[in-house]
Amino acid sequence: MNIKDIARISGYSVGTVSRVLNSSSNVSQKAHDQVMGVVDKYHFEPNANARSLKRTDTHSIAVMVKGRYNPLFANILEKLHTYLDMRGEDVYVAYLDEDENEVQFALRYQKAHNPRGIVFLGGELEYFKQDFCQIVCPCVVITNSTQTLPFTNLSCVLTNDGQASSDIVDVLIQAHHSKIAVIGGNLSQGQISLRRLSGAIRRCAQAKIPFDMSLQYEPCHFSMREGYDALLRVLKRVPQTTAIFALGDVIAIGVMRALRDIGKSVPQDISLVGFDGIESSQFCIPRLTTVRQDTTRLAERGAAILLSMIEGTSRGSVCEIVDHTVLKGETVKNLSELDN
Amino acid sequence: MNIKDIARISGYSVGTVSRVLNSSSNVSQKAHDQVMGVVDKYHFEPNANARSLKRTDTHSIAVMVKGRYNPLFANILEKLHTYLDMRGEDVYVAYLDEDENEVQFALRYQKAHNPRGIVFLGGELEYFKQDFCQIVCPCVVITNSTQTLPFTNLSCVLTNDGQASSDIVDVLIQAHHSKIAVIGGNLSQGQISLRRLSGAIRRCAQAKIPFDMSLQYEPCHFSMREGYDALLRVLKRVPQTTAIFALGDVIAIGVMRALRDIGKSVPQDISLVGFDGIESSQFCIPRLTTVRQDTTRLAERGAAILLSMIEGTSRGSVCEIVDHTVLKGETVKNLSELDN
DNA sequence: CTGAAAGCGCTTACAG
DNA sequence: CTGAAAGCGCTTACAG
Repeated sequence: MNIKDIARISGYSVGTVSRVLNSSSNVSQKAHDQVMGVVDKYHFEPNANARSLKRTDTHSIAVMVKGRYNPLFANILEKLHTYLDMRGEDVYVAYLDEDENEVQFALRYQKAHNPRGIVFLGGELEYFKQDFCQIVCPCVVITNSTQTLPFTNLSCVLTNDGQASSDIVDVLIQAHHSKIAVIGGNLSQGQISLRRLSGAIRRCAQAKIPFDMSLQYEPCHFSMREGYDALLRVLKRVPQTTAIFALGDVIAIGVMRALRDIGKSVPQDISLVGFDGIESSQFCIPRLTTVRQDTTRLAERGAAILLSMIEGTSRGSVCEIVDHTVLKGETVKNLSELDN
Repeated sequence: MNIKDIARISGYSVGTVSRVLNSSSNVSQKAHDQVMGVVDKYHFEPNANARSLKRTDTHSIAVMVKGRYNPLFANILEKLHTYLDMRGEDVYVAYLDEDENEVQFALRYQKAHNPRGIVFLGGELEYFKQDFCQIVCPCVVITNSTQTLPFTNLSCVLTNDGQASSDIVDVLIQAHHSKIAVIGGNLSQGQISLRRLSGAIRRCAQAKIPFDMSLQYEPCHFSMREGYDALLRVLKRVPQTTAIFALGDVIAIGVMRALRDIGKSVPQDISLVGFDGIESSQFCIPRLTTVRQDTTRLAERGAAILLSMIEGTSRGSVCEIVDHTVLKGETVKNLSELDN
C-alpha cells in the first residue's frame, strides 16, 4: 500500500494525494475528503524514508544521551521527548557511553540522516572543539556550557553548577563542618565535575576552610557502585572527615551504603550532601540533602531554543541558566550544639 | 557529498561505488581501494533514507519500551542495544507510557519505516489480541508471555513470574510470616502483576495461609511515589500486617520510605520483599530482599531469538524462560526466636 | 485546484 | 568486473 494505490483508489493523482497528506492549501475540500476517506480506510502511513529523502525540511531531531544509566538524563529525556512529540517532531535517541565521543557520533548521524537539529544530553567540550565545526544543523547542549566555543549553531541550557555546589556546601558549612571530602567525576575531561568541585572549593575558601585536592578529592564515575568504592578510598586517606559532598546523587547513594557497611551512620557519624535531586534521593533512608536541577525547565528550554534556532527566529547561539533548589533532607548533622 | 560525487572523484560509476560500499563480491581490489580512498578522505556516509528506501532488507530494529521510568527496562534496553549494535543492526527506540497501546504504535511505525523486527519491552496482551495480526515482521516480547497467542511471528522471553513470586514469598513464610500484604500492579490489564500475585497467593495457600484479595492486595503503578501512597492505604485497612511483598523494587523503595515516615522500621516492625533486583535495591538501607531477573540473559536471548526469526533459521515462535535468583537482603525478620 | 514529470540518493538486475 | 538504466515512494515546481 503506497501513495500510488491511494491515488488509484481515490481517483486522484499522486500529486494531489501528496498535497492532501501534507495539508497543502491548494486542495479542494472534495479532494481532501475523498483522499482522506481512502487513507483512513486503509490506515495508510506514508513511507518515512521516501518522504525525508525528498523533503528539504526533515522533521527529525536526534538526541545524544551521554551515559546510559543516568537517571537525571532519563528524566530530562522523557520530558524533552514529550515536548518534541507535541511539536510534531520525530525523535531519534542514541545512547552513548560516558566516555564515548558524542560529536563524532553526531557527525556520522548527520551525514546519514540529515536531522533538523541535535540535542546533546551532556557533552565533552574537548570533543566539540575538535569536530563540531563539521556539524551544520542547529544544536543545543543540555547540562553543560558551550559559551566559550565560537559556534553560532550551538546553544546551551544548564544549571549554574558552581553556584549550586557552593550553595550545597554552604549547608555543610552552616552546620559547622570543616573537614569535607568531595567525591565523583573526572577532572581531566568533563567540565561539569570541575565546575562543581570549583564551586565547593570556592565556598570553602570564603569560609577559610582548607581543602587539599590530593587528599580530600576522590574521582569516580557517576554510579552507585563507583561511589561506594570511592568512599572507601577517601576515608582511608582522611579518616577524620566529618562531611562528604558527592557530585551526583547516584554517587551519594553508593556512599551512603558504603558508610553503613563500615559501621558509620549518616548523619550521626558523617554528614552527606549530593547533587541533582533525582527521585531516589528523596526516597532513600535517610532522605538525601541535595541540590535539585530543574529537569522540566532544562528540557523545555532546551527544546524551545533548538526549535527557534531551526525556525530561524533566534539570532545565533544562546546560553541559558536554569534555577536550582536546595532540598533539605536528613543527611546533615549540625556539629554545634549551640545552634540546636 | 553523495555517491555521485564519490563516483566522479574516484573515476568509477555510481554502481561500482555502491558495490564497494556494500562489500559486494563483484569488485576488483583496485576499484575497492580507489573508492574507499575517496570515501575515507571525505568521510562519506551514504544517505540512510535513500538506502533503506531501495533495500528490501532494512537493517533497522525497533524497540518499544513500555513505561518511561522503568529501571529494569532501562537495564535490559542497554544490553539489548549493545548486542544489536554488535550485530550491525540500527536500533530505533520508542518510549511509551505504561498505559499506551504499544501494538498500535508499532503498527504505525511498521508502515512508515518497515523495520526488520520489533522488540517489545513489556506488553499488554489485550492489545496484541486486537491488532497484532496486522504486524508482518518478526517480533519478540521481553518480560511477558505471549504463549497463548496464535501468531507465528511473535516470540517471547521472560522470567517465570509466578514461580519467582512464590520463591520470594517463601522467604517470608520460612520466616514465619502469615499476615502478608501485596502491593503493586493493576490486575484489570497487564498479566505480569496478575501472574506475580497469583504466585504469591498459591504459595500462601500451600502453607495454609489465608489471603483476602480485597483487604490484603493494593494496586499501584510501578513507581516509588505510588508505592509510598499504596503502603499507607493498605496499612490503614490491615494494620496487623507483618510483611509486605511489593511487586516491583521501585515500589518496595517507596514502601520502605513510607514505613519510615510513619515510624515503623524495616525489618523490626515490618518485613519487606521486592521483585526485579534492580541496582538501587542493593544499595538502599536496609538492603532489599528481592528476586533478581537476569537482565543480561533476557536481553541476549531476546536479541538472538529475534535475529534468528529474521534470518529464518528458527521455526516459528518460541517462548523462553530465563532463570531468576533470590537475593537475600536485610529486610526480612524471622518471627520465630527458635530459628535464631 | 489538478495532473504529468522530474528528481531526492541510493541499489540491483541486466548487458557486456 | 563494470557501466547504464530502472525504480524504491515520495514531494514539488511547472503547466494548465
